[in-house]
Amino acid sequence: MRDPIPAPAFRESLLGWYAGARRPLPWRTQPSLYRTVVSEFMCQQTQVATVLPYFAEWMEQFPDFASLAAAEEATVLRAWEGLGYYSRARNLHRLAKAVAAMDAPPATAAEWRALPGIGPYTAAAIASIVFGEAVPVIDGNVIRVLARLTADATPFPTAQKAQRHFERLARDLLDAHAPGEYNQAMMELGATVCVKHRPACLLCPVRTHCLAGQSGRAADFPVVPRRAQEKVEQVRLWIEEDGALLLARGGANGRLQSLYELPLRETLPQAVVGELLFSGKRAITHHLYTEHIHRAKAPAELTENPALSWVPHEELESIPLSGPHRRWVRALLKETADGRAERDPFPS
DNA sequence: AATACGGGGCA
DNA sequence: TGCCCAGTATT
Repeated sequence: MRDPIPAPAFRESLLGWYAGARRPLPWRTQPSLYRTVVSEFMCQQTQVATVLPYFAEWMEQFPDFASLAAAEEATVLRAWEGLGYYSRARNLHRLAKAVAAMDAPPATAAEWRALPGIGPYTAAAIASIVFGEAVPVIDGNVIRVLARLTADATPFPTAQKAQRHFERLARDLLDAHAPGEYNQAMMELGATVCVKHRPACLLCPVRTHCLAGQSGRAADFPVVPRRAQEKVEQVRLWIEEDGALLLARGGANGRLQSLYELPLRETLPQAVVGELLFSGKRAITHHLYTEHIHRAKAPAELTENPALSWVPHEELESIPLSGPHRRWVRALLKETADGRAERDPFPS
């Protein structure tokens, strides 16, 4: 058994570094409960740099719980469009309605945990950052930092296993007097210094406590077995009629729920499929989709599929589409309006 | 306990 | 191209 990390010295080094190194993120420079909640939802599985423009636009459109609660779901999804993991947007919308209906928002991690879209990480983040509750957050950054501090080569096939593995250590190291600052400092360290590739160990404020860093092997931790990507080919249909485009809305349980996309060929078995207009790639978790968009003609009688609907051109910008389909629809719309120009509508 | 869920960024 | 990112809900 190795010597435990001396928690007081560790906290002092970490918090001293964080005070001078923290990025001036908008939810830090102008903090509030609502802004913290929105930032945590947006940052789930999404890099901060990607979140920033969405966060700014979101705050313009939905400045507080009440305005978000009052919005239509389609409007909410449209604002989230391009961020991915759209269940986050639907859950955040439901959460806003729940909070708006309360006398006062919850103030403990356990209460927040019961709200939609709030798991162990987000409950701990909100409770510690906003309400000063002494609960540690264990996200991807923290797992990486702790695995390197202890040079722990345990393989973690899932993040859940890693969270359980490090729960005790995370609690022991947490600064109970400044849990919000401490938690953000750990994540900031993982995001800016203790990064996955080529960590900056020479600049690390806790390098004297780090077993992996001192032996020059930080990049070897944590050990995460990888999963192969599966390739899938799909044909989607471009069907225009009377200035409207035929789109399909995501199913009740499937992915891209309540977002619109170009309909799959299987959705319209009777359609007459014509020329190939465009092929594009998109990744969804461990699937790599290649989608081939063909011009097509609708069958004389449309199937009674309630997920299908004709969307007039002028309404396309106000409905939620998936990110790739937004780009493809815009380009193809311009292309067909130009009478099918010769040039490539999708310059790389 | 495993699996599904998006899309962008980077080496 | 493959891997990662301030995770959660569902089966």
